[in-house]
Amino acid sequence: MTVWLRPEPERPRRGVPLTRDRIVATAVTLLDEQGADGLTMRRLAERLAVTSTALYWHVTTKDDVLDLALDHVFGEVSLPDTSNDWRADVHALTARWRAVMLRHAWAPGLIGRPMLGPNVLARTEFLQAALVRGGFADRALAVLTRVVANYVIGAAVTEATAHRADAQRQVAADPETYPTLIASGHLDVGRWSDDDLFERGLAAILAAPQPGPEK
Amino acid sequence: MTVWLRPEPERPRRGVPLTRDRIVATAVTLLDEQGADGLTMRRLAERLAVTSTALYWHVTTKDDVLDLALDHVFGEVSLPDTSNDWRADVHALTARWRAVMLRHAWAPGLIGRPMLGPNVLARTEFLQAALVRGGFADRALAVLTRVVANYVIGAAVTEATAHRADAQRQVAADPETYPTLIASGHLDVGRWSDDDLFERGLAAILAAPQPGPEK
DNA sequence: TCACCTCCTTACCAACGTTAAACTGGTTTA
DNA sequence: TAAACCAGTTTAACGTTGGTAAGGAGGTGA
Repeated sequence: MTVWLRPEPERPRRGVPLTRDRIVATAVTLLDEQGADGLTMRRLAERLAVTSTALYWHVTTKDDVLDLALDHVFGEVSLPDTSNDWRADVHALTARWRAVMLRHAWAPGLIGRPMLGPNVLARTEFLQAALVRGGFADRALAVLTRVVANYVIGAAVTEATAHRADAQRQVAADPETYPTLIASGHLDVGRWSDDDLFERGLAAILAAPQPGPEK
Repeated sequence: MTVWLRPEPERPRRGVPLTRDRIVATAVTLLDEQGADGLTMRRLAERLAVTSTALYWHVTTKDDVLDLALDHVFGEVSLPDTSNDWRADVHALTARWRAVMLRHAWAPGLIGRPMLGPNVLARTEFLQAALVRGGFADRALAVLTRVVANYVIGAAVTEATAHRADAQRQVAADPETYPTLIASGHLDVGRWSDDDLFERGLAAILAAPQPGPEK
């Protein structure tokens, strides 16, 4: 059973209450400061002025903490007001989503673990609702939901790893194997703006299919 | 400096040679069998009939092993013969890419770490070359390369985590919060085929923009 | 024969996630 | 008012992990 289905224990009685919320919030700041490897149960406990074993009353495993932390930051993705322009809504949501993942650089690395937290689900709900407003239904809806979600996730992962000087050096060391990559400047740092590429890519995705209400 | 730029030590002289290749290959089978948590330096060494510390002669860190293993499986993605139909080429490549990631279920979870191995780069080169054949250049090329790559990566991650009974239970437990997700069956297991959704999504992506040679 | 280099082992360490059991103090019951 | 109880925390410890340091073992070149 996932964390999400297990009830949190009741409030405590004395001192500063150690709650699942405080644990998760502290975990997030620790992750922000030190990255994924920097989060250990002991360090987390230390920050909370508590023994590491105390954490296990509120959480059954370190993986729980990671799952909760990941979903927690997705809560930072504020849901846009829904407008008449479904494309604008999708754009606003995905742009914020991506921004959050880039702000918490450890998050893309944690994707790949089951993302079923309520915050993630709520954002997926919003996305799909916007597409429904755009006239998509049934299989076309399923397809586009996946395309958009995959694009955002992929973008976060890609951008977090792509711009490493190593990659460029490696490609440059062997120009005959990678003629296109070199010519296109695909790995160059300043050549294209990540923001710009993301925007245009999303626009292309949303422009393409238009089964629309006329379907 | 990444693994990729560090030279591998020379061949050994007696017994079955312990090489970086053997280490990586064994690591992959171990990962296939036991998942990401199942790979430890000791278990890996045991399989190779060697002390765990011996591994550190050929590899400087466990992360090295993971990076090498990840790139190794991407080597399984055979590069299609290039045809006259650039779309078919992109399709063939991405389909194989996705298939490999699904075959090695641990791989999507490892994405998020720097993917700069030669195998990954070679496949990216192929992808972008196909797009160039399709008439894309400059920024349009950069955009579409990202869109396609992000889509594949996102698909692998999504599909590896999406179909969990937990998610469905959670959504079903709270139908008023997720009306669209429920109506669309987005989390239902058998509702849509992953293969089918992937194909259609890719087709939509490749159909949409056509700056083509006429640009 | 001797020094040298490559590759592997023995011995060890600090840190980690996690468990078991004991304790602490407020709340409920008799 | 005392006894029983229980939520929440600590102390202690375990087994495992990634990694280092030092020391062979054996082949190669002088």
